[in-house]
Amino acid sequence: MTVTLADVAARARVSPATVSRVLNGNYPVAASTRERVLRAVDDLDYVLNGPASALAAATSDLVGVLVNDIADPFFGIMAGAAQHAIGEGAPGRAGGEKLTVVCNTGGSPERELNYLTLLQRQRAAAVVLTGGAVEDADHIATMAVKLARLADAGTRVVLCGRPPVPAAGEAITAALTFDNRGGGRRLTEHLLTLGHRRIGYIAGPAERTTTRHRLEGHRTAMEAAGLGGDGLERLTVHGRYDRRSGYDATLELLRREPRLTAVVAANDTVALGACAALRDRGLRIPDDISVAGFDDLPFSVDAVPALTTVRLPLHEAGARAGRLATGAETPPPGGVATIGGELMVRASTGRPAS
Amino acid sequence: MTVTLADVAARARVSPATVSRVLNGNYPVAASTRERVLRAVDDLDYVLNGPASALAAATSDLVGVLVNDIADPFFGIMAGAAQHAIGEGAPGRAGGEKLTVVCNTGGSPERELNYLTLLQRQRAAAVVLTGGAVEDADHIATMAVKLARLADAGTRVVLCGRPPVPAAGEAITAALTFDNRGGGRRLTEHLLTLGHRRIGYIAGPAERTTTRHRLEGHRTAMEAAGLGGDGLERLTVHGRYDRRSGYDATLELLRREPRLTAVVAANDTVALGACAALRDRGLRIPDDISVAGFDDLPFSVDAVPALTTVRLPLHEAGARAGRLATGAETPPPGGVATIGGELMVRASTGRPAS
DNA sequence: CTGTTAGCGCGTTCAC
DNA sequence: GTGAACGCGCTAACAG
Repeated sequence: MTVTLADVAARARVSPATVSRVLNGNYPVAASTRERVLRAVDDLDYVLNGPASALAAATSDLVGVLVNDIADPFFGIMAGAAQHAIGEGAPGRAGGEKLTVVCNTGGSPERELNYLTLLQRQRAAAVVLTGGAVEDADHIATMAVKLARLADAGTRVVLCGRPPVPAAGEAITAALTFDNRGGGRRLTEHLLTLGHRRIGYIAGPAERTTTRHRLEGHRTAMEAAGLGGDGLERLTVHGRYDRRSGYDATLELLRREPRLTAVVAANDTVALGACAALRDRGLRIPDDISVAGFDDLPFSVDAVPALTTVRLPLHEAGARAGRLATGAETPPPGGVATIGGELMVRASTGRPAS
Repeated sequence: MTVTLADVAARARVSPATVSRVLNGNYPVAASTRERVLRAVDDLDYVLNGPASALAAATSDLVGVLVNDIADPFFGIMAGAAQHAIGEGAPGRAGGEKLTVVCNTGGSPERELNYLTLLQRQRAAAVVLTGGAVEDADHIATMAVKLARLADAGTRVVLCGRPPVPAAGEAITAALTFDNRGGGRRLTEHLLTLGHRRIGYIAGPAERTTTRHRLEGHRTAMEAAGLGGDGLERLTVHGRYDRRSGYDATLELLRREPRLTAVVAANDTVALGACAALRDRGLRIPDDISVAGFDDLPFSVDAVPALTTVRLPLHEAGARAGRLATGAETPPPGGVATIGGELMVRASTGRPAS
C-alpha cells in the first residue's frame, strides 16, 4: 500500500541503495541519476519511513525539549527559540529538518523521567532540559543515571536555565544556567536602596532550584543590610508559579505584617497576582507598596504600573541551547555557562511612604 | 553494546516473542514467566527500541500537536491540555504513555507541511492541529492532500480551534472549532449597547481564518446597528497577534479617527498593547475609551482595568482534542463540533463619554 | 500459554 | 558511480 524506497528505485531504474544515497546526500551520485531519483520520489509521493531509517542508522532526527509548563511563556519562549535554532541548524539525516518535540512534564519528576525514557526509546539525537530542577536526592540520582545512559547512547544532553546535574558531569554536553541568585540579590538591593525595610517575599515551590536560588539572592541582600534573622522566615511565603498563588500569598504576607512596604515575587506571573491582591485591599502601587517580579515576560512592561523585574534573556538562552543540541555551537569551557539577568527598574517600585 | 530484546529473552530463558508479549501486554502470558521477564528487563536496564518497534508494528506512539506560536499561552494552554489528556488516556504500545510532541510552526504554512511530513515519516498515531488556518488556496489544497495521506496511513487527524478543511472531509477524525463569529458579534453588540458608535477594530493577520471570523462577527453587529459601509473598512487595521502590533495599530486608528470611543482587539495580547498605546496618549480606560479583547487568557483578569473579553474554553477544547486523538472519545456527529465563547464583561469597557 | 519463522524498510558495508 | 547482500531490533503470524 505505502510507497517504499524499493518502489522509487524501480521507477527510477536504479538500486535501492542509490535512492538512499540521493536522499541522504552523503555519497556522490551522478547528477543525472539523482535527477531521475528525485523525480520518481516526487511522482510517487514517497515519504521516507522514519522508524526504518532510524533503526538502520541507529539514530533519529528527534530532539526533545522538556518544559515544566507549556502554558507558561517562560518556557514557551525558550522552547520556541530552541526549536527555531534546531530547525535552522544542522539538517537531519534525510536532508529535512530535525523534528523538535516539546514535552510538558508539568513539573512532575515522574513525568520527566518518563519522557526521558520515551526519548531514549526513540534514540533521540538530543535532549534539552529547561527550567529549574526538583531538589530531591532520589530524583537527582535517578536523573543522573538516566542522563548518563542517554549520553552513552549518543544523545546530546543540554540544560537550559537549570543548574548542572552534580553526579552526571560527563553525561551533559552543556549547561546554561541563569544567575538567579545574582538577579534576586540585585532586585532586593534596589528596594533596599529605595529605603524599604519590611519586604515580603513570595517564593515558588520549595523543592526547586530556581526557587531556592532566587530566595537566596534575596536573603543575601537582606542580611547584608542587617535585616537577617527571624524576620526573613516570617516574611517568606511559598506557593506555585502562578497568578493565584501570588494573590493568596500576598494576603498572607499582609496578615503577617500589615506594615509591609514592598513585595518581591518569585516571577512576573506571581507578581501580577500580588498586584491584584494589593489593589483589592485598596493599596496603591507603588505609593503604598512596591512590587517586583522576575523574568520580564512580555506582558510585564504592560502591567499597570509597569513591573520592576529582572530580565532573563530567555530567547537567547533557548536559541543557544538549540545550537548546542545540534552541535552547531561548541560548548562553553567546562560545559557550564552562567547567564546573567538585567535589573529592569519600572514604575511598580518606588520609595516607601514615610 | 546496547541491550536488546534478545538479551532479555536469554536472561529470562524465554523466547524473544514472549518478552515482546510481556512488554506490550497484549497477549496472555503466565504470571510466573512475566515475573521473570520483568526482572530480566530490570536487571539489564533494558529500554525498548522505539524505531524497531514502530517499524515492525507499522505504527508508533507519537502524537503530534501543531501550534502556531508556542510562546503564546493561547496555544500553550490547548497544547498542555491535549498532552495531558493523551498521557492519561490510552497507553501506548509498549505499555508506557504516548509521546506527545508539540511542534511550533510559527504560523508558517511551509513549516506546517514540513512537520506533517516529519510526523508522517514517524508514522505518528495522531496529529492535532490547533489554531487558525492560513487561507491560501494552494496551501489548503496541499494540506488536504497531506492530511488525506496521513489518514490513509492510519494517523488520526484532529482539528482544535480550526475550521474543518473543506476538501479533506473523510481524512479528518474530528474538528473542534471555536465560534469566533458569534463571539466577535456579541462583543461588539455589548459595546453598541453601551452606546458606542465609533468603534475601531484591530484584526490579526489578514489571511487567517480566526482573524476573518472574528472580524466578520464584529461587522455583522456593526451592520445590524446601521453602522456598515466605508467606515468599517476605515476603522479596521490588520496586524500580528502580538502586543506590539496592538500598540501600533491603536495609534493608527487614533490617527484615522481621533474621536474613537472604543477599540476591539483581535485577542487579549493585542488588547494589552492597545491599552498601553492609549495610556501613552493620555487616554483613560474606560472613561475616555473602551477596550475589549478576545480569548480571556489568564492575565486578562489582572490587567488594569480588567479586560472585557470573550472567554474561550481553551483547556477543555485541548483536552477534548487529546481524547479524540487517542480514540478515548468518539467524534461528534458529522465530525464537527462548534465550541462557543462566553462574553466576560469587566472594567475595560463602559459607556462612552458624552 | 509459548517457541519458531518471517519479514517490516532502510543504511551500509563490500564488490564491481 | 552503482548494485548486491546483509542486518538493525522488534512484532506478527503460525504452530505446537
